[in-house]
Amino acid sequence: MSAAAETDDRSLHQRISLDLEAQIRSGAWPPGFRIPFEHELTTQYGCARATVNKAVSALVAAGLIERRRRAGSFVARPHVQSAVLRIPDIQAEITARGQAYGYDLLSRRRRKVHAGDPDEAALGVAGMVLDLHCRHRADGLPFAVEHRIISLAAAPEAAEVDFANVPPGTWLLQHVAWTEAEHRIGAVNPDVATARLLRVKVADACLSVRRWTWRVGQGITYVRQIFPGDAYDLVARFTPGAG
Amino acid sequence: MSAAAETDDRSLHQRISLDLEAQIRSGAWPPGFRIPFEHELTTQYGCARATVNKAVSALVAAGLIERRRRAGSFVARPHVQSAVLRIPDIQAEITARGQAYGYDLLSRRRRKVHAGDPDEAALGVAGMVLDLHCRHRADGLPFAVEHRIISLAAAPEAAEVDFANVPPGTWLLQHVAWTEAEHRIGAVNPDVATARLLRVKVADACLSVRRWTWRVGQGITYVRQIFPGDAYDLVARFTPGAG
DNA sequence: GTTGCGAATATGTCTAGACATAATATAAGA
DNA sequence: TCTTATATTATGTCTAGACATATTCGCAAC
Repeated sequence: MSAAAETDDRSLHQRISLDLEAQIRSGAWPPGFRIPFEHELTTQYGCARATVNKAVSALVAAGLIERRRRAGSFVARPHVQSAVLRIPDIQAEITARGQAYGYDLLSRRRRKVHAGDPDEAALGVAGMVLDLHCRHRADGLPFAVEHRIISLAAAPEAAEVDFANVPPGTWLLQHVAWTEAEHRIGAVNPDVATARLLRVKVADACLSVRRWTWRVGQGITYVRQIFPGDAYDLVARFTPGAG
Repeated sequence: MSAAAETDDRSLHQRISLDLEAQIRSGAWPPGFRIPFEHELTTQYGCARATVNKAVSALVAAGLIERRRRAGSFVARPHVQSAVLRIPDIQAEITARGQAYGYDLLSRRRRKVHAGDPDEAALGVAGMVLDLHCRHRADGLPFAVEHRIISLAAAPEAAEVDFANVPPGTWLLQHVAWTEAEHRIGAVNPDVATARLLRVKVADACLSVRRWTWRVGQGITYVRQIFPGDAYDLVARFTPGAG
């Protein structure tokens, strides 16, 4: 049954896992189908049940299989689409494209958080913040305009950094660990100042990426980045998974 | 050391896993820190190595720990941000908001795939497709304009459906299983016809979501959806993970 | 100082059991 | 017939080993 070759550099539980996954992905085992019992796979592959169990557990973690005691293991029906969306550091992203990265700090000041701004309030920070405004360039051309606040309670070392040469996102990634983040992605028209900085017209669509970052519930930073619409696409690759 | 209570409804490997994760998430064990050897955890928890191994493996799968033979297991440094992005069916999304869902089919015809269009070519389909153009409404107001092609080789039943009342995305989700998909998200200015359908101006930024869907390498459908920029935000919740 | 080899060691994988637990099917009783 | 106990069964978890394998350390030779 298992078409895999005997001599494979993969471990046995990986091969079993791949065999089962192939049956599911090919559609041979449709959603709701009861896959062979573990003791059947045990005799089929001539191994211990722990090995089969590990193979099936990997597919359970991937959301492809659901297990019910006494009843057996079943192919899960994919109900929620979920994707892994990569949003890397802008400096790394531009460099990875083979372009020259450039950076301009436009302003830097300390201030209190604007409690009236719902975006800032969502971070849940009350005290002093570092307010940064900067621009990223790729091969000299404007790539993104960034507006950021950093909580000085969460990252006091940031007060000592002038951010004249190192972008705050890159610095934060290297100096402050985070545990949760949220993105909101939308389309906006730039205001006049932003349009001038990006060298686009106010009528040109831009991509807006807002990100809130926390460490165990404590707000670290809120950032809003505006990209020219024709310069940036977010890419997300999907497979059916669990909800 | 382990502050967890003795009587817990969790299994031992889960408790070990949670204990280790707490150390990492709290920052007590920073990135690069070598966590205790498996045989040390074995004596600490008074269990077999397989149990400890299972606990650590779960954190490796979650991207929190990296293991190196002979050297030990180390807290991983979160280098790539990865997020789970939910993009549900538009009809379900609108209904979930408590709004009335409306749908207009604007055109439906059979044609050959436009090989010159790189977006259509990326689907990897050569033969006949169903070409659909439609609009989604929320409480009567335009919510999105959708342009879609469906491969008739991959979904021949679609030829029998008139899509006058059921949106193609909803129908496809219920009738055709998929194994891979890719999204590209960007900001665009709508063309004149799209602007009229969305009741926005050509100068108003819109969110563009393009999605390609395959089943085991065979192209099923390509869809492009345009949302008014002020009506829609994609939301993604993050935790640090693997690259 | 540098390179190469062998020993030490932590993880990777696996076995052949064991008992626990949840869900189901079956049989007995009201 | 309906309800309730009981036996069955598949998965969940765990043990006490075993051997494989990759990596690192230390020592020796160059």
